[in-house]
Amino acid sequence: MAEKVATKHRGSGSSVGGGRLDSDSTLIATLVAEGLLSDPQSTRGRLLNCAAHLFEQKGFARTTVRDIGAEVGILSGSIFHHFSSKEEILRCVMEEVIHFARARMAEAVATAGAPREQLHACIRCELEAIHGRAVPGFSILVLEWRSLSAESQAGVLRLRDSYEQIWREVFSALGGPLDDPALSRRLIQGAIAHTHNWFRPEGKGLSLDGLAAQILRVFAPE
Amino acid sequence: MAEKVATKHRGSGSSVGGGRLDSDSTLIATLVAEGLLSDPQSTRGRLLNCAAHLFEQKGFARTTVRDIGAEVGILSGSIFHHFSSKEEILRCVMEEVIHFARARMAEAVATAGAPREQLHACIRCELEAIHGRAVPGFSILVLEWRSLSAESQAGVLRLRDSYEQIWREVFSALGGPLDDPALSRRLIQGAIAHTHNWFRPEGKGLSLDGLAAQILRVFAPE
Amino acid sequence: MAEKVATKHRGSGSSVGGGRLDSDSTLIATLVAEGLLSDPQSTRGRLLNCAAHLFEQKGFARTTVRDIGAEVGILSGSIFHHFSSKEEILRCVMEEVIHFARARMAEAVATAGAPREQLHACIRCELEAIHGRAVPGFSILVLEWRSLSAESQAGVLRLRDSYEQIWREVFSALGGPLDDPALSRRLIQGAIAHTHNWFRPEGKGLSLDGLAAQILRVFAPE
Amino acid sequence: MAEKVATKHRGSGSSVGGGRLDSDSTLIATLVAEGLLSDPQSTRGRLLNCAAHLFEQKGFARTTVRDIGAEVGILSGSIFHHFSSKEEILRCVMEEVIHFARARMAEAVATAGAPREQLHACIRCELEAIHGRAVPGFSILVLEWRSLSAESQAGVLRLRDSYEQIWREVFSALGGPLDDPALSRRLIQGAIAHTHNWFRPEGKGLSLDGLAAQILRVFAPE
DNA sequence: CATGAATGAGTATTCATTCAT
DNA sequence: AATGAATGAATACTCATTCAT
Repeated sequence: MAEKVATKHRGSGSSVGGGRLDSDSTLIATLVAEGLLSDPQSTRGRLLNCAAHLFEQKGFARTTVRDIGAEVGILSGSIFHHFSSKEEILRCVMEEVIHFARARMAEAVATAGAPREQLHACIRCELEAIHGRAVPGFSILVLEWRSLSAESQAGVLRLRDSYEQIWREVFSALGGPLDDPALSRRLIQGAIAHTHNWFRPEGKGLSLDGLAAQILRVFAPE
Repeated sequence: MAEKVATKHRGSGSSVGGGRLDSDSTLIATLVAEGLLSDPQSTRGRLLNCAAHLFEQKGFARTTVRDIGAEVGILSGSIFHHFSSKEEILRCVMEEVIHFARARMAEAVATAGAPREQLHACIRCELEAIHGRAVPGFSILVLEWRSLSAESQAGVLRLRDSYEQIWREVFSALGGPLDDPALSRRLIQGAIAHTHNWFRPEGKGLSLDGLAAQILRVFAPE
Repeated sequence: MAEKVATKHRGSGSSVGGGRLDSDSTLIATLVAEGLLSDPQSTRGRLLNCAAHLFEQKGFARTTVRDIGAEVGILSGSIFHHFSSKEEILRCVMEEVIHFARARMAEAVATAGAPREQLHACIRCELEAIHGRAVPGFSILVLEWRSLSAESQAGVLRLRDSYEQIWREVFSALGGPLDDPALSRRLIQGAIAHTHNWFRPEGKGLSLDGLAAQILRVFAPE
Repeated sequence: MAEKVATKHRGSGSSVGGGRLDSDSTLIATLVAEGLLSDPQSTRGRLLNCAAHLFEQKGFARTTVRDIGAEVGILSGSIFHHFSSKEEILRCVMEEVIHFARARMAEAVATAGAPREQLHACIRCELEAIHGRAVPGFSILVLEWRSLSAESQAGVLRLRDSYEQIWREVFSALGGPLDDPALSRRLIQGAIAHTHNWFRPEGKGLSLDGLAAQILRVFAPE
């Protein structure tokens, strides 16, 4: 059965996501200009965009290159004009996700005041990222880590550390219930990442901001 | 290259794990008697045992039924005399893991004193489970949740709730920094689950007990 | 389009060939018993048989595993029950071809008298092999050498040397127009191999025996 | 991973070869003028040049048009402005190789004296051709014959016969151990072609001229 | 004449599952 | 209950060829 093309998405979004906040548009433009993000209009950008979406929804192993091609509107063979393997797609998605999330959080921390406000900003940023608001594909970093080859893991890890560094500095300045900033970060990272499994921001109950406030209470009691 | 059998494990352990604490032996015997755990000596038990091990190491998608058969010492075709599909193996592993983890934690809570001590016991129990000490395969519950079909998820979820109920009751009795016991549980669950990714109990640094104490300080400040 | 099976050959021949001389039957049986040849009735034997035929006709690169499966009457996927890769098939074909050709030539040399008669026997043996009379697949050794991976080449080369050794010994005993038996062998090897491209034994002109006599005149003038 | 251009060869050689003897330069110029060879400076000439090189090294099937383009310094798509298919490249390579080899051998025979000297010249010519000294790509004529379509084979065969004709005439004049000049040619052709598989002219042992002398001794005993 | 992105038919290989013995 | 050979559908990836720019 021959492969058929039926364009679904002719995306006009970022390469790392769909419906995003207006305030992020300029940030994306800057990162594209710096070469850290692919132009979301380009085939490559749309490919990463759609792949991120599918990996998040169905997981890397259960997403086929045909799925990705179909979502973008090209045949699966054409994908290999842009990436040499399926795994390279995953690696690039992760890299762009980190670049964007890092830039976004750095900005938020810079405009915050006291350390506790900075922590609040970080929590809000990461929650927004995890829940697809601002940095679609962010959860892939956690969920699909093991789908990456050892070499790719090493490269992405280095990049990811520049993101983690921001968190650790905030915890260092703040103090908090624990002495070790790195340990604090790891615990809060797990707590926030896990919200992906149970928290639904659309719901009538707790809002994303409300959740951020609660997490802040645990990791930075007044 | 025909499939060959070369017995590796002729397990004498629980169906959910290998080297375990002596104090758990009687618990396992009880659960086997109640029909909640498979006899670890039986083929079925050994199958679940090995599958749990492999799913934890390589992930569900990357583990083949041939791998499982080879580990147990039977051919892949024979597995389907015991389970109707690979997914059923995963479901059964998860069910037995929950039964065992629940019984183990219930026991620990029962022998603990004040609520804060009960929380401490829960934290220690789950950390031991996650790090393969006591309940091998426990991390599969988190890591491979999405590999389960929707129907299986529903069934396992019901079971898992009996486990979660214990946690929620402890948090209810304790109070803690947050008003909502369910929210507290979810945050601590994420924090503990994530230790799987970074904490190495063999290391010279923080011990598993030390880690439990630190987590207790965050979620139950004195 | 799903792959369909349509049995063509349910072979009753050797794993290395179809219509063969009666005098070879017992030789084949011996080699099968020694484990040097696959049972031509078994799936593995028929697989090698058909593969040899196709590789000879269309070349290794242009023969697909589907072609081979179709010829044997199984689906392409089933082939990998018997061989781990297409290249392994080629390697095994070559190995069995060498075992058979060597045994055949050793027998012929043993029953020949003077060195010149021995050379005559060798020439006739190799011509029969090349022209598909006795050792189907023999030409693959020359034609598809480069399709073998470096490691496989090394292994097959060692085997092939036991075949070449017979030739060299015959030339050593004979003398001939050149001093170097190895050089003589190489020149005659090329001359004989090349007959594959132009000589048609069915033709009315020169017979295979006639050709052998002529080659003998060149490399062993009276 | 889009296709990138990185000029490797901006050839200044013949379309059929790189480092060649000075005495061949004028011959090439003549053939280019006659339209029998492509201008080695032109894109077409460089294409044939590089293709010959790659086909010889890796084989026709394992050489991709991208490989060829990359070697020349253009993208694979551009190749089809010069040739209508990959196979046409092979056919043209073969044709130019024959034209050149024929002219070269004709010259050598013309300057030789007695028939035995003429045969010596032929042998040396063909050995030089086979071993990439003088007519790069010559071995393709033998090795990749089956990669040519039936129609192309017919055309090239006609051309090749004008080359073979020279050999046959020499054998006719000489006599030799066999009565049939065509048979003599076929045997010597195989012997020479096969040297491609084992003879290394760089080696310390037998030189190319030494090898020619030995072959002469076999096919034209004094 | 060259580019570069895309096509589409094909490739070897994988693997859960079936079933006669 | 186990074997072992087979299925069949799916998988990632390849590559000659086309064509609008």
